[in-house]
Amino acid sequence: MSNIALSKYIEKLIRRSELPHRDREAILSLPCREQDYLAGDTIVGIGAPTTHCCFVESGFVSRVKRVPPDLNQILAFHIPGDGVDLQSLFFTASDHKIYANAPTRVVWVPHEAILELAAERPVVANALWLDTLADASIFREWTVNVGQRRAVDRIAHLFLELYTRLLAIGAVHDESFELPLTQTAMADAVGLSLVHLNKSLQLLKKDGCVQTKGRIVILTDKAKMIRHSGFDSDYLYLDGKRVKAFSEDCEVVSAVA
Amino acid sequence: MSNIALSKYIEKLIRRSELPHRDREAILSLPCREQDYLAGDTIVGIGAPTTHCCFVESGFVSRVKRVPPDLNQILAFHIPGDGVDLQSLFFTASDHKIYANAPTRVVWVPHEAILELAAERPVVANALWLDTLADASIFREWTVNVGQRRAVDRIAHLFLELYTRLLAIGAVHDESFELPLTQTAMADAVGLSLVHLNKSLQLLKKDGCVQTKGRIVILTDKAKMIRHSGFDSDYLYLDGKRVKAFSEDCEVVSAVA
DNA sequence: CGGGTGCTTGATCTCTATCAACTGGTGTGG
DNA sequence: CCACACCAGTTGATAGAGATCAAGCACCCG
Repeated sequence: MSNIALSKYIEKLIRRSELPHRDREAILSLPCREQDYLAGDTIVGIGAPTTHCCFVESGFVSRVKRVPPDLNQILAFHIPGDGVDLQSLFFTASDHKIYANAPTRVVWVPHEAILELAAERPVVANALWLDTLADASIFREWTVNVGQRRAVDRIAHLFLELYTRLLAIGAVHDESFELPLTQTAMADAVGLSLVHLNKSLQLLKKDGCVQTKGRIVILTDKAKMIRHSGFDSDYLYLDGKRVKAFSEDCEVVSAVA
Repeated sequence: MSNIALSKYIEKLIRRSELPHRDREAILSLPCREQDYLAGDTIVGIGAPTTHCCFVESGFVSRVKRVPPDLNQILAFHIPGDGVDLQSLFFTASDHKIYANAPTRVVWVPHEAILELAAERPVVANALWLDTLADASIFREWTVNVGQRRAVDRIAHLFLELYTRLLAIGAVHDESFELPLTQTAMADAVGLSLVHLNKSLQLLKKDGCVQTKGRIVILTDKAKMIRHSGFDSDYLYLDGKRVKAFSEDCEVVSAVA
């Protein structure tokens, strides 16, 4: 089967909330089509009609909004197992660009297929909806990051977020992970200029918090980074700790209906 | 009937997408309970269990995240007709505070009732989901605002957003609207210090863009504000222009199922 | 009347942006 | 194989935006 991406997505969902076997099967049997991208490739352009949404199988993806004349704000990063365009499930066109930061494989699923599935299976609908709400929670924390924290802490917070999310999908080894981002991209993510990001990142290194080897990032003093940046992983909703159980209720309801 | 808030919420939904009569009725017959707040009152505290979500009937509401030691980032404003806590529909506790900026009346609806309704009526589920996605779109634009724009433009952008949203609910008269915010709150919304917000706001006034009379804001040169801040109301998804029609599909599906 | 809150102002300092130049690696074409 | 361009990263100097500090004013309310 070609739906590794959807399997990974299901794994993400069930880390957070129960998902009965037949609902998983239903997701896995969604019609889909694989596609590969190279670093720098645009996956969804601004204004492009949004008829499909994609799930990341491997690689690294950014969503970025352009501000004339020449500013870019990265809104989110997506790693394997993430659903990328559920955010525009009900919109006709994308208002921001989605592109690959590294060689990336995604799987495309038509919106109608997802909506039909959601209409048939309230449990799936809730799981997907919940996933978009978790994404929204991350957007909010990014607003806080960019709006309130100083440069070094912004970077630390971003690294801790990526560390935590990559840890959940098994992509962290010995406190180190691959981060296929140029410093320009990092700067756009945390709302800093390239030069200032570079210098602040060096401060983080001098402070013993971070090491880099090529595109590998090693968090050598997570505790300090957490302390200074005020990072608290709750907003990521990676597990079920702060998530309501809904599958039972929905089973009952859909059985009644 | 006491569900003026829900009527206003339905009006908001149908500005964006079709909602058959019986679905409207179903929303209107949700169990609910009114509550009034004074300016400054906390509506939902940090860590409070989220069992209900509320809809604003009148007044003005903020959601704010605190950053130790003493920083606050306002994440969103809510005006009459908005649903406030759909964002935590599936979460057990609130990770940020929600409070009233002015005397405010809301209507509380239990989460289970909403989830049951959504499970029974895919059209309603979609409309609510869409509403949370529209909110998420606003979160993203706020990230851009605090991350990329300069002080004066941030304020202009915020004013234009509120102008546009208030216009949609008929709360704008002669380019003026009531904005029951202290300058401290405005500063927390756009990621500026109080002092700098004050001075930047005065620049906006001197530039002929804005006038204030007490808590009334008058946009005297919207065109200039739009030009400088790059405001484009599309991200608000106030009408159906960029929203997919989904009610027919869902009708069919739910009839089949 | 006193005290609180919200707004305003000026001086100063810090952080971040901008400008400009240089390095090192990579890839390409002659 | 070298010359060249190009990109990512780095560095230093300078400028500007925004934060902080401190004080004072206006208003409302008990």
